[in-house]
Amino acid sequence: MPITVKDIAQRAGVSHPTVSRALHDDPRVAPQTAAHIKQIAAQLGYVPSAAARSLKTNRTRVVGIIVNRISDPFYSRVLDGIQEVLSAAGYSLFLSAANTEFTDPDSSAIRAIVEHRVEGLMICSMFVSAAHFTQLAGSNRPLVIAHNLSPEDTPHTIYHDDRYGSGQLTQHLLNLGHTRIAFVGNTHKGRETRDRLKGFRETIRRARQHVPAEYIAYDSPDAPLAISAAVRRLMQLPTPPTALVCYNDAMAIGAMETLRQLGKHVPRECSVVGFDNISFSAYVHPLLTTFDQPKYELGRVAAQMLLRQLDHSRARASEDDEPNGAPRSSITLRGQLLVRESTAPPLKM
Amino acid sequence: MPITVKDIAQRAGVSHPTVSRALHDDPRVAPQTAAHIKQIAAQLGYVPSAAARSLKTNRTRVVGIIVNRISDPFYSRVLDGIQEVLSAAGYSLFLSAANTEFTDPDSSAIRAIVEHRVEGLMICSMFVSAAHFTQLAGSNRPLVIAHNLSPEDTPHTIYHDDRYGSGQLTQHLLNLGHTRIAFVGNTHKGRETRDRLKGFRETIRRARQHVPAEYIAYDSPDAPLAISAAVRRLMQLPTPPTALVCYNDAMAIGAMETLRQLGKHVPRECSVVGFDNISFSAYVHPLLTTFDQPKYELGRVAAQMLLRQLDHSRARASEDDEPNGAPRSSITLRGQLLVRESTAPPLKM
DNA sequence: CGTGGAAATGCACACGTGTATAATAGTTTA
DNA sequence: TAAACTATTATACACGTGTGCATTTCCACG
Repeated sequence: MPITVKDIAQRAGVSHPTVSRALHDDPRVAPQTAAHIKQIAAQLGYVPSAAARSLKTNRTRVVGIIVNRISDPFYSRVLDGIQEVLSAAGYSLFLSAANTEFTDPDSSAIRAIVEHRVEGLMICSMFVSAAHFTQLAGSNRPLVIAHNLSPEDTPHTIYHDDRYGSGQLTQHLLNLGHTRIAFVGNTHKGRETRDRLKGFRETIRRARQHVPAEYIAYDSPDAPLAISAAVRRLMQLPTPPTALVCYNDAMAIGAMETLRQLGKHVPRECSVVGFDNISFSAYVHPLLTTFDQPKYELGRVAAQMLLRQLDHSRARASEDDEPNGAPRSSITLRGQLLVRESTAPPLKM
Repeated sequence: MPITVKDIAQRAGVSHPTVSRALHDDPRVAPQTAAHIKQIAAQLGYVPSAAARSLKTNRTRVVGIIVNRISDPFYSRVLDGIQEVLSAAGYSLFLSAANTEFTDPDSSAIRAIVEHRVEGLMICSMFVSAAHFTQLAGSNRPLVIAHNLSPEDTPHTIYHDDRYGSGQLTQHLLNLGHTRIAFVGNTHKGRETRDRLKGFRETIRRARQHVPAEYIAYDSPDAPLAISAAVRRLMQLPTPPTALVCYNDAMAIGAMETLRQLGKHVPRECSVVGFDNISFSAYVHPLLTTFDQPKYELGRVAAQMLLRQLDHSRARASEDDEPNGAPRSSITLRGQLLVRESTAPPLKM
């Protein structure tokens, strides 16, 4: 059993409230008494019980994190940023990964989070359903969603500007002289897929070019390494594209592998661009041209947004009038184009 | 303020202990009363307070995880395995990443973990110093260390068999006909570096070959992408090696990049092998021959080891005689050789 | 010398839950 | 019919911490 304030009180010959006050540097305890108590506490290796404290003070200083899969190459980097900001602000992280459990309507992972009375919630997952939102919303805690592609309009969300990024990538290909550019989207429809396609379409249109319907293909993002059926189909068209705009890096890498199997050289015979700049996009061969998402920065901004909400909700609790809740914020971050080796001018025919 | 048992009791016209018992399916409450109480609880959206419960029961069902960096390509996969097993067993994860904080002798990250009275601890970091061990050992909780390269002999540790793996890789190169094989270690000395070097040396010796001293080089693993000075030096030797055994995949990737800059073709002019099989070793060009560490499995086994300790320590607490603590276990996992594209027979001279 | 006040500390209670014990009602048995 | 039991629920207290309030001690001032 760990040491408690009572143990210290007994050893110091005082009452436990005095110990509690001394350890909180309350000016009402005599300096020498405080020193004595602190010395005994250190000597006994006293560490206060977070449970007892939070029960009394109604503060846990814990933030719940819901993540899909810890090793996800995108989110794990976002988590780095979140962790950095939150622990600097004195918050601890209560992590619930929920690979399969999320199919469960009453997820035990989420239940555990609510039981622990986290002060805020951070959702880093693309697949949080409406049912989970209601389960979480009941607790009415500050909530920030990082990079979620839910179609619902949720109050506090960090996006990155997919439309802009997709536009930049497409423009890059146009600048190289490509006129037959195809889009390989993912089959999970959502805000992201939609916006990336939109950015692609807009940019092509602005260049007074046309996108044939068969140049818009979809593929499952779950098996990025497998042969991409969509790319196969695209390359078998009478006039195959000379460049591919892929939904993300994982799919772009799958596309490059498929092209290699088809005997097509990248970028000479076909340019490929990805999206996200996941860490190993800098290791593939050829190095992938992509759009860098500021993942770490995204995590940091999301965490800061949560901190602001936490401050706000505490201020509101003390003032006890309710000035319309925290402002509905929604931040969109912009990354930048990274031109590497997987893009080149099209072959002259 | 969340709903409490008292709120439910009031609504149901009973006392709070009855509510508590009803929700725990205590047979002593009348079935209809229990049903009524449960209905009200569900209706009010009652979620018990983990703090209050653990204060009373002295159980938190939380495991503390100390990790270096969440996005680490090796550990994040280990974490997947840990998470899987622990949450299936009903434990939640309290995460403390500690990138920079670990230099702090009294790390606030560790302090938070101890305050929260986690039932067990899982250390997934290579850089946990002796000072931290004492800070943690004071709490005297079950502790499992996954893949730590501390030189100290710690009780519950999961290793992978580095000596074996390194031997397999070296033997593979010998089988291809290489006779000039160099080792590129990392400058952070520790069990891992030592064992991998040992496996390398043993295998060469068993083949009745000799390793010249200048074929053992060291490099910092912190900048794996930068030009590897060690590889540069090795290739400038009068008789440069025809194969490199690198400490891990990250360094192997750096080595390949360096060789490319030197105009040496991999694997024709120089074979390269890594260690770990981090996920993007399957994306680099050429695909890296490496030794697969069962990372996910390692996480699972580590978590299972912790669960066994937890059971054991609870049993001991109830029996109140102390049969010498949990058995000092230490498991070593064996991975397997993955032959891919970065190795080939040496050029005939 | 008595009184007012500041300084220092102890006492009592609260947070939300769980459990041992007491109390009540209802039922059976001698 | 009274006693002994069972079934059901209420009362009391504990976990470890923090805080309002009462209490004690001591010094200064009139």
